[in-house]
Amino acid sequence: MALKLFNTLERSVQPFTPMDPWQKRVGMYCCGPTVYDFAHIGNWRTFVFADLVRRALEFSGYDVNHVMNITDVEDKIIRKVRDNKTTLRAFTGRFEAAFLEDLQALHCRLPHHMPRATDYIAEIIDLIGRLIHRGIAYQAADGSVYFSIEKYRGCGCNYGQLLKLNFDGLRVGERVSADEYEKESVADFALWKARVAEDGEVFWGSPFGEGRPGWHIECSAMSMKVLGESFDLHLGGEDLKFPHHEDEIAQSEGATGKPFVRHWLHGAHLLVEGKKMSKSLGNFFTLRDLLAKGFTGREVRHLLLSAHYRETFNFTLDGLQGAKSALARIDECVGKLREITRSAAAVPEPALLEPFASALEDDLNISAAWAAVFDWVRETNKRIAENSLPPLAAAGALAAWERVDSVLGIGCKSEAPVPAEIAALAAERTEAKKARDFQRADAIRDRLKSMGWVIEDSPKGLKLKKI
RNA sequence: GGCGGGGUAGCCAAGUGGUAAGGCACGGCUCUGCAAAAGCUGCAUUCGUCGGUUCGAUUCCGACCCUCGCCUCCA
Repeated sequence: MALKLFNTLERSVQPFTPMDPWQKRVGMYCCGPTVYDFAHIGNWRTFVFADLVRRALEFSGYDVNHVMNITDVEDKIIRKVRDNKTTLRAFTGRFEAAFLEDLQALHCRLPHHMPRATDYIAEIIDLIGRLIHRGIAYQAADGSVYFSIEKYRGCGCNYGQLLKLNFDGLRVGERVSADEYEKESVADFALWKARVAEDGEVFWGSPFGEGRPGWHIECSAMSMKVLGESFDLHLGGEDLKFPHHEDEIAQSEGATGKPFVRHWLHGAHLLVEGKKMSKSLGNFFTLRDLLAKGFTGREVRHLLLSAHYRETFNFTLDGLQGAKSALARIDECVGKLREITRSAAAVPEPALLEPFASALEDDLNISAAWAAVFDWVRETNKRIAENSLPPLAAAGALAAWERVDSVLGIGCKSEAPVPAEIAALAAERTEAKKARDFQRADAIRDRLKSMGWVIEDSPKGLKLKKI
């Protein structure tokens, strides 16, 4: 069975086939963060989704070239740079570093390329020049350069590929201040914004005068520079369909005359505690907020990966607690397998691998994939309890798990080393138990618990676990 | 107003024209001196409401109710 993915262009699930004649290399671009603040849990859903797509492609045997841009010049950034009396690079560098830290905390594989908009100004200018040359872009009286939807359509190009739009119904003036722009038509969008005093030091020289790129052009310029004028996959949050992605298509196809992207994927948003995330509701979380509550990146990752990417997902703290418990079950099972065998060098057990792979190939049916994992955990636990799992079978089970985890990216629980003080207390309890002084043994157990360590007795001896 | 998602157990969440995966929580049991965030096990006559098609509908069709998102800041 081959990988099938929803394609926003077709509005249906389609077999995924790369452009590469060898059917091996895949070019994939995901709209990355705008670095004006710490990324929130909603942003992370999209980036973890992108990581899942990339890992699923790799699982299917593709050689993925994964590109994620960093938007480091944009209205909000410029305003904050001005307010904080700092420089663009100093300001964005801080949030870019935080983003990378968080990305790794969530076990996301680092994209192969992470181009910054400000490092591609030349490519952006060149692309705008091509659009002007083809008569699709024009410079307005204010010096800004705009993309003309009308001219673009006049070339036989299709604007509105990702969703149905009714331009007559657009309510002009409600969300676009009409006096802000000197565009010929409301739907036109800025490619190059002419320098204004408020921009401070944030501007670049260009054939169209000093200024800075518009919001959409950077993604066209960077994706085509790194992946070519046509490439396989483009991802982003569902809100980016319009205008951002629609405009990317227009800019790119308008300039090259070639199809831009074959396959578009959009991740749905999430709610937090059933409501749209907002600072005033107190349900606005960054990853850092959740780590500060004692959760780990892998727990957050598990929760973000618990629902299908095209469904709105309700992120809750209770759910996160549940993710913690669910993960502990997997850890326990995998840990026991490792006690039986140190080796995963065996034929992966099909009982886990096959249902997992079919679920994944079916437009990333992650819920069914997790079901395959938990079914396997239960069966494996039974066999371990019955002592009917020889080392070779355990190695096959581990091999299957490692293959599956190459997609889920849950990894192993990091085993905290047991501090000497804790080990000493545990030994003291064992002595007390031997002496049948259960009162003292239980007191030590309670004390350990209050110190964050739980004792797990088993026929084979005692285990210490960090809570 | 235009366009598009959803409503499945206490919570989260898959799925199918043929009788409801999985996780969390909860109950029972096993292990245990007692326990455990350890293991097993139980847990929806029912899928928003009302009609229709069908031998059969949660699944298809229609109407309605509720809810969420996008419509030039947005993951």
